[in-house]
Amino acid sequence: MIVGAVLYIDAMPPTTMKDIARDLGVSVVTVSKVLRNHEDIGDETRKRVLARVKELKYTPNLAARSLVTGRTYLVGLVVPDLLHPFFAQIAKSLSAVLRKKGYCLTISTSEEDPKLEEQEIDRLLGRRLDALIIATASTNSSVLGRISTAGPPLILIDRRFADLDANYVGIDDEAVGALATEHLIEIGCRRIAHLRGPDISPGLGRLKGYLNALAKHKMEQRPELISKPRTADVNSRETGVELMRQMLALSPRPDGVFCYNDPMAIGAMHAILDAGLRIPNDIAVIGSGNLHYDTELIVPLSSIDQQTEQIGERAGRLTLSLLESKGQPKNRTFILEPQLVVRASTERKIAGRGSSASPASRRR
Amino acid sequence: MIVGAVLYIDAMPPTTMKDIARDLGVSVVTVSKVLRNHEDIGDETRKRVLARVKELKYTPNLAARSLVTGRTYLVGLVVPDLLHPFFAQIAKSLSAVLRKKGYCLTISTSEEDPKLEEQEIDRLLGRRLDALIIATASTNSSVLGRISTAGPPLILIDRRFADLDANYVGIDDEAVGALATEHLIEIGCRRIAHLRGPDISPGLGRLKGYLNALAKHKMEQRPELISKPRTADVNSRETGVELMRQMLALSPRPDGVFCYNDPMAIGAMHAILDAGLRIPNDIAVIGSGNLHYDTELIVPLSSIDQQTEQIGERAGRLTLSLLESKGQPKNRTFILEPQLVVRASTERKIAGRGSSASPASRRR
DNA sequence: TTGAAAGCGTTACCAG
DNA sequence: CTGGTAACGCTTTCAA
Repeated sequence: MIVGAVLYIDAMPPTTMKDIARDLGVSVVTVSKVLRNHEDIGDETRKRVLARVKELKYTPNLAARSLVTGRTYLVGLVVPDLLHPFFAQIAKSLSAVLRKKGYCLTISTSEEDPKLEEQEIDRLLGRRLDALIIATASTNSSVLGRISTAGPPLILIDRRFADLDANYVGIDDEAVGALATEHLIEIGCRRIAHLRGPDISPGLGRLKGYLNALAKHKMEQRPELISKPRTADVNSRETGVELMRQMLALSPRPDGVFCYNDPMAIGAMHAILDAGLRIPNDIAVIGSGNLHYDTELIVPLSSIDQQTEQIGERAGRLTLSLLESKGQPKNRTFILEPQLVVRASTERKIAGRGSSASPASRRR
Repeated sequence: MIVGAVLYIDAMPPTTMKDIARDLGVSVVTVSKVLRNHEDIGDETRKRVLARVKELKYTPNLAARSLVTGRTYLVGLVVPDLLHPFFAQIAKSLSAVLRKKGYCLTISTSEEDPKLEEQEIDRLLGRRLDALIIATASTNSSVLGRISTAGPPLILIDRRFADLDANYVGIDDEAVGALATEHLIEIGCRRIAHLRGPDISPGLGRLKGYLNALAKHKMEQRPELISKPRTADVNSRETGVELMRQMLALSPRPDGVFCYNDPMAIGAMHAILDAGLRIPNDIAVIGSGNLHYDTELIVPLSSIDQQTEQIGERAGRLTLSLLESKGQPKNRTFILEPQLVVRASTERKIAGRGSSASPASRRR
């Protein structure tokens, strides 16, 4: 008997508006209006409908609704790598903002592969998303350009293209490079190396910031202290080890290094320590990203905070405003300011670890 | 003129099967069948349809399809925290498996809050997902029990309930506790502490494994060496610091500690180092999770690998088989075997860091 | 304030 | 092999 009952429940088709309408002797239209808070419904009717809705735990079939409204209440997010705390944090805060307004977030990863990214985008567009948010792995704007003219609202994060006018939320990458480099200059570094990122906007911006800072302080810029650009932002740690080894072979060697991101900086630190040198006394190291485990490393790592949480939030709010607004609004850009976080890897005055934490280094 | 063209494109309603059918002088049904690889379609017709589909970059409207098939090709994933590498990794590998079969993954976080989790589940169910995968934050099976009888296929990961018969993929938590504890015993620890996790299946299982290992080696189990259970799996690092401090106040103090997860172990290491003790010579530390940055810590951390990637993959394949199968298949359970990864925090024979890496410690 | 009718784009079911 | 017809569950429009 119990089995019978369970099977029955299971086979039962979900409640529809028709059921509710029939039960209450009103029309489907009336039910529909109540559910969308239409004005012109009698108080009495409204109450009865809502009561029945609650009783049956009714929720409207979104597929049916989408079909007629053309909106899916689904937002897509494409990131290069969900395992990277930077993108995981963005996904998290984005999802929190969107869900408050009833949107779901569907997340795809491109694995830093432009081909895979294009496939994913096409898959998502096939679902008729209401908006697409993307930290692109592409090296040119062609795919995204196509979407931005013929697709749903497009919001770029973290990476963008000079030749593509689109919604964008990201950090001021030149400021990242400048902040990091000036900090190294201030603690007394005279030969500052830069382990470059790939040839995408954050990599280029940070490089530019680095060069600007050197220029501003009238320091010579030496080509041999700048690593070759990478093809994509993968295996940063291993790349950091390798590139740093090359730098250590120089003579004279650098006394400070600014790395494109924290994983690279971690790799660089390994190379330095393995060479028997001290951080920061022989070589000071600074990264970018301010990952949550920077405090826990062999040498706690100075870094540039990228306001990750805020990027997600901003992008979320921008998306909502795009979805709420009628017509085609102008594209908007939000550039957030980075912040220097000093830890042991650039604290030259104070020796030892842990107890030397300055107020700034307490930030996560 | 250009503006006009752009607006035109933008206002253009997306292609439908009707358009293609009209263009080719065939019926909508024929087009539909071609797109779903139906047998009974002439070769010639099929070619023409496919050609036109490609020309127009047509993709079927999934909302319409869902409406009639009752399937959404959407799978939901609810995890306590996307920032935790364990869950991020699962999301990543899960998404990779599902997308190959055309499913999208929508991800929500519960922030370890059962109330929020229930809300999220209801939101997702409202979307008529094809399946729901969840690492639950609930402390009892009531909410999930409701779904498993009346909702879409339910797949539990990482955490489960003794009184709920459901699909489950996870690690053998007793083995985790036993492996870690026996390793500590083998390197000579005689007073082994355990920093407990919360009262959910992984926490309880690991505790049991710890107790079993002590019993097996005829070692006395001392209540004061086992921390109180936590309410939820949050702020593990801070908790680790605090609990370890309490353990250090004991006399005699422990000479080894098995921590519920790696963040807790990191906290514990801080407490130990701050007390002026050495790891592993005074106190050996082992965690669980084998996070990707365990190798980079102040003291590289021994840990138990939880086969995270495989959990995601298995859960993905299980989900697919549930979706593909007709009728209501029996619930299945997959228990994966954990693996010990030895690093400096338990390497007593060898002093120094880095170069002492054993083969095992090279794993990420 | 309410509701009847007409779709939305697709697939299922048969009949030809 | 092909296609007409009837859904699927909802919203929109417009008339009552």
